[in-house]
Amino acid sequence: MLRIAKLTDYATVVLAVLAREPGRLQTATGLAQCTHIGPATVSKLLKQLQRAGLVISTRGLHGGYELARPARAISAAAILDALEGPITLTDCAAGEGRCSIERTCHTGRTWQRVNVAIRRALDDVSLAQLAGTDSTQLRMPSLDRELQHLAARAVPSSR
Amino acid sequence: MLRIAKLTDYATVVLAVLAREPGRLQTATGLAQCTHIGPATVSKLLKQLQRAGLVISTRGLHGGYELARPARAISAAAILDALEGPITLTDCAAGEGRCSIERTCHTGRTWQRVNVAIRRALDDVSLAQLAGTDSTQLRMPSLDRELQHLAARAVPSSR
DNA sequence: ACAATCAGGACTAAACTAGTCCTACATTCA
DNA sequence: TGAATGTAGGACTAGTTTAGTCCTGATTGT
Repeated sequence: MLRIAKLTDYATVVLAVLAREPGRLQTATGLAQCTHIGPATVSKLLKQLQRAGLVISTRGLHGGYELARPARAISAAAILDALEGPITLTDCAAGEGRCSIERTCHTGRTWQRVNVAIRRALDDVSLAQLAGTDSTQLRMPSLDRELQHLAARAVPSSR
Repeated sequence: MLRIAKLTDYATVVLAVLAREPGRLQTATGLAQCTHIGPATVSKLLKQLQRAGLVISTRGLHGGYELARPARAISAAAILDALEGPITLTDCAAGEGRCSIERTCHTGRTWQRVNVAIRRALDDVSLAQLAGTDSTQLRMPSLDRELQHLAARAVPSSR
């Protein structure tokens, strides 16, 4: 289905909360309460985000988390990378030579191109946009037309 | 990691083989041999592709599979749809109202936009391009620059 | 009739995901 | 100094998904 992991989605929600009050330290439990995500899960996510350098942690009493940089400087791609590792559409693209049919497969190059195209789309979206704190619109003017088009179609109900 | 399922990848490989000899019927076992993918797996894939209308099957002796339309008229998005269902980056985007934190989450709209951007990238790639039978290049001139850029960086070795 | 071929689904093992829990470390403050 | 409040790191588990196999039935040419 080409979807991001639920946890990654959660992470953007947590980061979005942090984005709304830049500079303010917020505890893992506090963020859990305000996002309605399990506290242990939020804590786990924040630890990963800290290791990836997206948030800064402060230990001890009155400690907590805050964004490491302005929300505009954090891309969706960075969040994906932090939680899911580098984006690689196919095994071959990961480049580990693990693909069992490498010899007879000639599609690798093209998938890599698609891969890059997707990464660009994700690079173009900032946390500020995801959080709705950025008044500037996405630089994808054609998408609105397309969204209307999609809305016009009936959305398949299953899955 | 935002990757497509292995089976979907296999499907493109199988379809690429069909694309190289348009009009010729090829059996599931034959395709399995030439792609080095397990015969049962190839068979399963072809059945799914048939149901999705991407290939046409002929039963009986001397039966087999062939592409339902020219390779240029089959997009990567269509293959993804056939095997993984509609592309929805997040649960919310699936629109089933199953998202447990719906109330406090304001990121949905933006993810949907990203979703559309990705779909466009996948719509822009045809099976002919994946198969390498199409001499015209992808209409993404900026990507080549980007690929060079990526190649220049050291690729992280582990996940 | 028979052999080759697709259609459809049940089934299984392995891998992955989401989520929890425990212990250790850091900081503040009385 | 020691108690309270935090984060750091990792082990662990239940549930789900994925990849892959297998079986039984239908279709067609010889």
